[in-house]
Amino acid sequence: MKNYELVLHRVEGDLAAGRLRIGGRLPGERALAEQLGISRPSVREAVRVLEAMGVVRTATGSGPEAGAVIVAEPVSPLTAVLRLHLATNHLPMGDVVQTRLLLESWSAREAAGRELAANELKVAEELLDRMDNTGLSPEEFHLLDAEFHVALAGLAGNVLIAAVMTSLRSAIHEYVLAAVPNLPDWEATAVGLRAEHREILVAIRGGEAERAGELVAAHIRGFYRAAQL
Amino acid sequence: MKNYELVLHRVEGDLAAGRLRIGGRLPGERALAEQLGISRPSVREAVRVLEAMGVVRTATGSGPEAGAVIVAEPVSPLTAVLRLHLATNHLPMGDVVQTRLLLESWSAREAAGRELAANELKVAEELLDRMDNTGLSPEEFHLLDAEFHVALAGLAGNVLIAAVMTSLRSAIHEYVLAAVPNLPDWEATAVGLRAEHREILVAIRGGEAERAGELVAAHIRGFYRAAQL
DNA sequence: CCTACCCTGTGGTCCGACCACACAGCTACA
DNA sequence: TGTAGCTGTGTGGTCGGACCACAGGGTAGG
Repeated sequence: MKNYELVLHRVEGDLAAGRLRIGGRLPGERALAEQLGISRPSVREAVRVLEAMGVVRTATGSGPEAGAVIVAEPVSPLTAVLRLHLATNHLPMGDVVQTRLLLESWSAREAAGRELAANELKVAEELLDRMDNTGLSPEEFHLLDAEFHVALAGLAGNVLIAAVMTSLRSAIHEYVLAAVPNLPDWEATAVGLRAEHREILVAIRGGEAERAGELVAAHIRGFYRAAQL
Repeated sequence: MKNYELVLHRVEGDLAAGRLRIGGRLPGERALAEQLGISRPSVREAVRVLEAMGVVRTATGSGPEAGAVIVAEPVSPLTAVLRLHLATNHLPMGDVVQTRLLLESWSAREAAGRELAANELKVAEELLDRMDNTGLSPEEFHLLDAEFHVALAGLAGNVLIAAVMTSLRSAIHEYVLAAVPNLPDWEATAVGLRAEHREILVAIRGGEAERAGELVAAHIRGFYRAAQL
């Protein structure tokens, strides 16, 4: 076993046993090295991996914010993995879109079937209000659009699916933007998207699960067809 | 920007531009350090991250297998991320099970709707044959079970969903095993699971998409209920 | 022609050092 | 006495250099 893996196993064990908790801190790199009988560079490689996995956040200096703080941030690593594997061209964009379709339509159905607090829907509504601004550039619009879709996924109450959705949107963001010029008429498309978003929200609020799911699926499929992706 | 991030961006750019391909190799750590004007330890930290992300595989020695070879292995990083975040207890097991339910029932429906080559189903059938061996321990049985479910997910033809499924199964493997003692009668449960597997495969082969999806969902829900997870 | 050796290049590991940073506590001044 | 500023200390960030183990390929010897 490589030395840096010692650190990974140690940390995973400490997490599982409750010796390390969110907000807690890893021992310093020098201390960890001494405890495990390895060198600081090996410890550093492990901390890098943990950072890439979204388990710790490192910062220099002193005080409670400094050092390697335990966090729970599954979104950034998922995004990074997706981005890198999209770059290798061994992860077809079609599969990503299909996954979006599945996760988002499920989320909409699930959200429609839940009792939602008023403020849960409020976030999504405010995003839609901001998207009504006709002065938005395609990039600004798309960022809000992504936030809206991610918010919908969050309404289903499944943190894993919400995290995957967030990562998917981040990973394909630039691909989608690059396809905007393919649209015959961006402004007309935006008008259509706005209306579809409102319909989706109405269906969710009304508890129409099947309709909400179908609207979301049609919404996504329609955009990708129009953008020829 | 931290120095090791220079390497990550460099590699991602080279992948996207086609300068790096699967099977290709990264420049040596010393060469990379010199090209980017940074030190070897910084390069090593980046290579570690890439390795953790499943983008490269490193090996010592010389020859075509040595060095940092570009691979496309999204499963191991996804598994690692899930494992670590399950360990933090900020990723509820219920959400993982729900995700399994969604992805697997979708895969079954999708697989039933596709034209499957004979050898695609053969792998799954052979797994079922091996599971008929009544001398299997719960652990051996469960490993074959996981392989069978992953094979089903693969039949849908979506590499992303198949990868996520594989990771989910790996990440929850030990949790499921730990729950086996909760079962009132392991042997009886195994008999039931075997029969359900056969039914699922029949439905897929027969193109009964809806039935295949429902059977899978019932199969998973039934097990988790019996194991009180 | 074949075998055994050595050379070379790879990652794996370590040491020791210095830097930048941020907070905490002390000190000197008003 | 209060406060502003300085300094100490511990953190991660980076570096250069060194040595090791490993695996393949070239070469010298049989």
